[in-house]
Amino acid sequence: MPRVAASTEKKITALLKRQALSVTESRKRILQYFLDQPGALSHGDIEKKVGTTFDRVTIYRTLQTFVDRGLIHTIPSADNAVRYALCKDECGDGHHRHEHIHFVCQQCHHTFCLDEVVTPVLKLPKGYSPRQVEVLVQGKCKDCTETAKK
Amino acid sequence: MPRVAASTEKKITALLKRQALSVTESRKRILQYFLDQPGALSHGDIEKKVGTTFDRVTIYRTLQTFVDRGLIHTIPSADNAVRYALCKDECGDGHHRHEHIHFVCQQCHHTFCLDEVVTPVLKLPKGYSPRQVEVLVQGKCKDCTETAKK
DNA sequence: GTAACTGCAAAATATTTGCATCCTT
DNA sequence: AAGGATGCAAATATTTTGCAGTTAC
Repeated sequence: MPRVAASTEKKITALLKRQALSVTESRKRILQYFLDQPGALSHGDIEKKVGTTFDRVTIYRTLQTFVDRGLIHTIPSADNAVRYALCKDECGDGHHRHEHIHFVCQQCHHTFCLDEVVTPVLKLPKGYSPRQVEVLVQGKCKDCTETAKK
Repeated sequence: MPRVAASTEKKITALLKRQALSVTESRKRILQYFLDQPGALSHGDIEKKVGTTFDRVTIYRTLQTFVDRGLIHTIPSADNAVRYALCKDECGDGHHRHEHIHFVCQQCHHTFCLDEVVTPVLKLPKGYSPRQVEVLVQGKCKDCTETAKK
């Protein structure tokens, strides 16, 4: 059984074509990596995974392209690394809409998008016009909590 | 009239002494800068302001020291720059408690701590244990909204 | 065939470290 | 006087840019 199902392959190709991007090996692999795991990825994560196959510069450019076309988005982080996560379908070409929150595990350092948790509505002081609200929760994730119990 | 009131000078000295830090020119100037403005500052901001007087390395080390001692804290950002803001009194030596949210203006690119806005309580999916919640709002700040009206 | 994408080299930035000297306590 | 802080030089790390060769369409 192939590790990557044919349907996933098609999904990836479709995603790229939708954004009028040529379907290349590096783009497929990097997009695959995002789909294969639930969290967010930093440039470093990706480089570790595919760095022997593709050039570091290609990874930078691929990530930037994906952000520009609305396939992925950056996630604010408390430490100093920019992380990226897959966008939902509503996002496209430049503008993003993400109503979910992000969770960073302080133990395993993975970042998760919690789609179930809706961004709260905040009452801001007079004069401040909110356009986008990002919520970043730090703590212990599901896996690490369960592991600790055993 | 001196630009820096004697009382501020004393306040700065007190802050440093409280953390058992020697009172040096660079520390005073950098702390002064934080007190002089409402927002958050990046290393670059500070270097622009005092870079001719103090070495870039000194600024790095000073900021790190301030973070370690709980005088300032880092603010998560969507772009790629680490930014720092003054801590409240409850913070000390290593651990931080910040119940306020951060606001980044998409027009003037300043970051503000909105102390009046309390971090909302979130209901997370089963298994996730939150320890700290950071809220980052992007939009248009007070000043930029008012300027636009004129 | 052409435009877009990639790899390599190198430039530009950003951050960290070592060490001798100077300053604060 | 002693320990800590600073400045300078240099080592690392990170990100960007230019260009020639390659690939997708």
